[in-house]
Amino acid sequence: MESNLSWEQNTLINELIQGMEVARKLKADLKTPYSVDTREMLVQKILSSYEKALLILNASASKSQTMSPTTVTSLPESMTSLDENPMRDGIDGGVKSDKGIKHDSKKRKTMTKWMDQIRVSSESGLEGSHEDGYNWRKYGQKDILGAKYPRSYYRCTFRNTQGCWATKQVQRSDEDPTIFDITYRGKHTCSQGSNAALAPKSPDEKEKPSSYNSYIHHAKQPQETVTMLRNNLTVMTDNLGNEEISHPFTFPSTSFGCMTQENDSFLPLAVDNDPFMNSLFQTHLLSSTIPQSNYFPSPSFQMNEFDWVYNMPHSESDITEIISTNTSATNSPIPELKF
DNA sequence: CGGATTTGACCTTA
DNA sequence: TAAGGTCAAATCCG
Repeated sequence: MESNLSWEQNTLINELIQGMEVARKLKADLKTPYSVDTREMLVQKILSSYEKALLILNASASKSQTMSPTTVTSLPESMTSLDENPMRDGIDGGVKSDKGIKHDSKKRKTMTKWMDQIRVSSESGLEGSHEDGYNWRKYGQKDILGAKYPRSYYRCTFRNTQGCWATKQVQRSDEDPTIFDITYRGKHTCSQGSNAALAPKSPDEKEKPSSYNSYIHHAKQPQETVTMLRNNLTVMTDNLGNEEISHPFTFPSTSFGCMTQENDSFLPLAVDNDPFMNSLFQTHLLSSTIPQSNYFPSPSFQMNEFDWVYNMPHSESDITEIISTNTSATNSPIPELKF
């Protein structure tokens, strides 16, 4: 997000707005013969939002540091195309005749063009071993300085067969071992990229979270949709260098979201005609190139988050998206993204 | 036996 | 030079 506001600030605002929005919904619902369940769910959402807002405040306060300015914001389009593809030539051949072969450092650099960060919590018990819809093959593991748990490196299984260069890194959170930070890099160009959801197995349970909620695609029943509400999706554009921002957000229940993209701040906020929201919005989100999207989508929001992620309509070049998801027990709002 | 994982070494980057 | 990222031989597993 290239706005003046930090990610936390935007998130905070978003949470508050979300809470309001849900409260309004609830209010409306009270007049109708909705089920108690629905109301409870709404109430939970509200609580969840405010809870998160508080957490954000705490986190921000304690860390009182702002994100560093963008470092990678604009890679030329040409680089983008490079990124999509191999950063190293010759690997596919499997023959790296000798270690002497130099990797093209520039290519590698550009490879980090965009990345998603997904946070998953498996605490809520609603997971078996879900997958994120893609087949990954582990290719490395590394102890990270200062981190309790090692970081695992995965690449798309179809890298060689289909030239899919998507990779991801999985690292268990220090503070909360039930949470995994997953950083995705590159976009799937393999066939599974389009039907990620069909994905089969979950190979390695050791480092992988027991579930990737991001993968709640295709909810078939309305109830399932409700289940989906537990998933939160936050996408925000951030500076590439800022992966570090991840730590403070380890919400037990979550939904916070904002998404920005490059120059376009893109905050799915319900600003509506609600005066308060408007003021809030204007106060804090001035830079709004922000469309008034229908945040809080209909209950039928069923987008596969991965599809969403990987099929971002924009060129994925110079952007970094950070998606935070969380499977948590508390119902939390829907990803406020809808295209 | 073939594909996936493990793991130490190597490479890149800051 | 240290830390992070990747390679690839060895090993595991179905």
